[in-house]
Amino acid sequence: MDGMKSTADPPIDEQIFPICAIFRRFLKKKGLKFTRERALILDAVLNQEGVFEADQLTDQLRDDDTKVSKATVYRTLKHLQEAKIISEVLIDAKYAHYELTFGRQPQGHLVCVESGEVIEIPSPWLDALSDKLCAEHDFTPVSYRLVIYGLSPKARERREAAK
Amino acid sequence: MDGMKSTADPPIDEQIFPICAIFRRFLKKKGLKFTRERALILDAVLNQEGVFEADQLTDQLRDDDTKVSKATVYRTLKHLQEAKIISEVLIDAKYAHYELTFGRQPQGHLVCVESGEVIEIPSPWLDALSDKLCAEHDFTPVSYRLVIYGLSPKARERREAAK
DNA sequence: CTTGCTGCAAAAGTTTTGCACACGT
DNA sequence: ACGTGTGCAAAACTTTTGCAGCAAG
Repeated sequence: MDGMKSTADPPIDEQIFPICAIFRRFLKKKGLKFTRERALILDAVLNQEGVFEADQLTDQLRDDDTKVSKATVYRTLKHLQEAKIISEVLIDAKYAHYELTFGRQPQGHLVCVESGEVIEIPSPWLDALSDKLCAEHDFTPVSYRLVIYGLSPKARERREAAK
Repeated sequence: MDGMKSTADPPIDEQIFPICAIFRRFLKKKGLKFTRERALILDAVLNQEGVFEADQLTDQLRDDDTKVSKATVYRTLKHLQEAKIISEVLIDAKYAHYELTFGRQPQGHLVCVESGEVIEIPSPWLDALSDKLCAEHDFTPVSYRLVIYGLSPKARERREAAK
């Protein structure tokens, strides 16, 4: 959580967070710079559990020693997407939602329609399904998103209790 | 396209578009009114092919005799969703996208990452998949959305030609 | 040093809302 | 007549952008 305060300390960071090294390499290749703010944002992203949104990150980075502006968060999220470290998750049409995807397979999400609770569902089937459906239409598969909406056990109890 | 100009002519409309009757019934049950504007919007929605967005409808309803305000389009789309006639499709985080879903199973979508072309993929498997994954987490299935991103044959050719 | 980065505030984009007036039931 | 709908313009909301000063390589 605090292993990335300084930009002048790469070795340890890169051991603990190889993703950090990946990002630095990506930035260098593009002629971009690895700044304090980008390190802070990446750190926050790595500490997110599951799906997150831009506002959440900005909120978490509002302390005096970690303050980062909204604009920079958005700008950095774009780079992280390009670097294939995070991806947009289409769960809600209101805000953009993201998740850490570096080195992971695309996943499905089970979303509770009442509480908004999100469960990740890694499913080996889905790859096969995606490939099959792409093949049927002569598409080259790139990625996929599966979102299943349902009622979580808790929400179901709550709903029944209310009756 | 012009079978619904007047609100005073329900019988024919209801024969041609039973969905129109469904909507009227829904509105009546809620104490809401079936207005010229709502008829025009529903008509436009029924003539949409595949996925559409609010702006598209507003644009198509800009002639003098069919003019409907943006605000009303949004307000009506909400009612159509509640009436289970249309649903939001999560294809892009920028705008809300909708599709006609009345009397249909939820579908998957195959989206070309280059051209934005959308192909609908009705798949009997998906129901089973949804049920299975919900059961694993003790969720009650409500609905699902599957979006597969790929490269369409045309886009692939174009991309290869550019090399 | 050169070039890119940040923060701020303003802009841009879609969607929502308040209000006065019009319309469906 | 009553209560709801409509249009307009303004508001709300997330996301983007222009610009002046700052920092990384």
